[in-house]
Amino acid sequence: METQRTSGDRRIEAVVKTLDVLEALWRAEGAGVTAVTERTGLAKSTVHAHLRTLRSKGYVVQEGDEYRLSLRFLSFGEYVKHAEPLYEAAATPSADLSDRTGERVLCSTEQHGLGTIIQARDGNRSVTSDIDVGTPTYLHCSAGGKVMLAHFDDEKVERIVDDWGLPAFTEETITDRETLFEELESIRDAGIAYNRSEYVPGISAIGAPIMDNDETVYGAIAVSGPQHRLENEWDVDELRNQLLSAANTIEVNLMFS
Amino acid sequence: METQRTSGDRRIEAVVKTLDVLEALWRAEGAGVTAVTERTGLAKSTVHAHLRTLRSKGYVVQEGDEYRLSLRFLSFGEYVKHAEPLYEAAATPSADLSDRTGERVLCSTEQHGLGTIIQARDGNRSVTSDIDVGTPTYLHCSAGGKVMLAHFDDEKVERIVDDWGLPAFTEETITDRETLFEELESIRDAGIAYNRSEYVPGISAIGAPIMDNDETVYGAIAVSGPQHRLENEWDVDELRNQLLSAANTIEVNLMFS
DNA sequence: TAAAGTTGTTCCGCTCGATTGAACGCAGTG
DNA sequence: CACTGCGTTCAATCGAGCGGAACAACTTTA
Repeated sequence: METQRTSGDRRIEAVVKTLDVLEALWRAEGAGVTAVTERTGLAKSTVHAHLRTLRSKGYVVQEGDEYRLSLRFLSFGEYVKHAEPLYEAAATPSADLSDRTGERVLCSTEQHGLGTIIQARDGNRSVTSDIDVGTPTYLHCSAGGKVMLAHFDDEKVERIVDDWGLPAFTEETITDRETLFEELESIRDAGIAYNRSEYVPGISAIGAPIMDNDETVYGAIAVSGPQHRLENEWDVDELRNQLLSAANTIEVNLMFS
Repeated sequence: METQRTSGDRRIEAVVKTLDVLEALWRAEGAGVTAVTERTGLAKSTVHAHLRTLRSKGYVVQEGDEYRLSLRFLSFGEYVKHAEPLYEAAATPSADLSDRTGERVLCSTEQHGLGTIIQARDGNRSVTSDIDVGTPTYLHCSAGGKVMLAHFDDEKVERIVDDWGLPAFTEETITDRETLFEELESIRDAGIAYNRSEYVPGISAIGAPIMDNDETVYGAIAVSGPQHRLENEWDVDELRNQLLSAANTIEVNLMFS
């Protein structure tokens, strides 16, 4: 997960390495020294030194020969969650929408070019997904992500694409800039965005923006479900209205926080 | 938050400093360079270099002149939360208990000598508290903490006290080892632990252990409320039974996970 | 309006420490 | 008993983390 390095980017290598180690532990959901070594490309002794340091500060726990992220990250995680206004503001509207539609509702916001799911609510027939609260997501291949991109200024979109590229996840993923910008244009016109199996095959979604005022976009809310159900069973106008209504409720909530 | 450094503790200074910076940002709930400098005692340029590195890796966001922890920590936090079996296992029993008692229910576990709240449920009349999910807590001054200490072997308790000391928070806090060990003895006999305003004045609690099998303690569940209510209004035997019942339910849940 | 005091940021040299390959101890295994 | 996997330790060296001082962009004060 490399990202935005602008001009004067003299970085502290040891810090970069430690973060890589933490990220490897996270991805692997716990791992031994050699597993981390393979994932990071660092020397085994280096990894060991970092793990030892992280352990001594309580950020990593060792159980037998396996290292895992410690509960220290729980305090950080809960803090950033509650510090994000969208979390409270979107709680009930998201739950209502998933109740009404029976589908999975995801509420996300953008940070340094990636989306992060802030709220995830399951409906009574929603499909399970590996996307959950906290999951970082690419913006170009999700309904919520595209709807946010559509309301950023072009240079910001350019910068994000420069930083993260347009990796393909399915056949449908948009992988070139021109198509993306055309799509963003039509999203601005329509007021909502579609994700047609662009990230996970067979999973589609519809997303609406959450605007701060009428100028800047704060985040997005999206209904996600099996492609056939969203395309065939659903009354698109009805769903669109419910989505926009939920988004609007969140916007109002945001004004009182 | 220094902690367990055992024998060969050659630590990576740069990593220690970065973690201190992150912790300062967390405590301050966002801060500028100089504020972090004051909290950490590092040089301003050093803090700046660390913040720049953390930002470039997406762990910190900069808004104007203020740096904050990024949503990156949300993924870590959600991961460790769900990786902890107690989180799922304690969800409904904790909610039930807070419904029944109307008081705040806290479920915690131990890691590197500190407790961490895994579940926090409010009852219909529970007092607000700065203790919430993710909050690290000293073990010697909380009901849940003491009940865990009571089921650790003595050497582990000694080590924890060595590492963290017995800082006083109120007049009632236990601050010497002898009293602590006597208390732990009586907790083992009684099967439950009391916190009589030992951490926050006027707030008391009753805690029960969550045992893995009949040998090792996995965590603790506690009911917390205003001292006078828990001491006067409540039928202690009744509360004790409800507590132990909830703990037992959690233990059963843990066996199927 | 200018001066004085903030802040965040950059620069650069010094030396201290992060890094790594190799060696070690200790398991399990054929 | 050799062999292979692991986590851990060690020592040497070269690179990079560090902090003082200077700078820039502000706001506050006289």
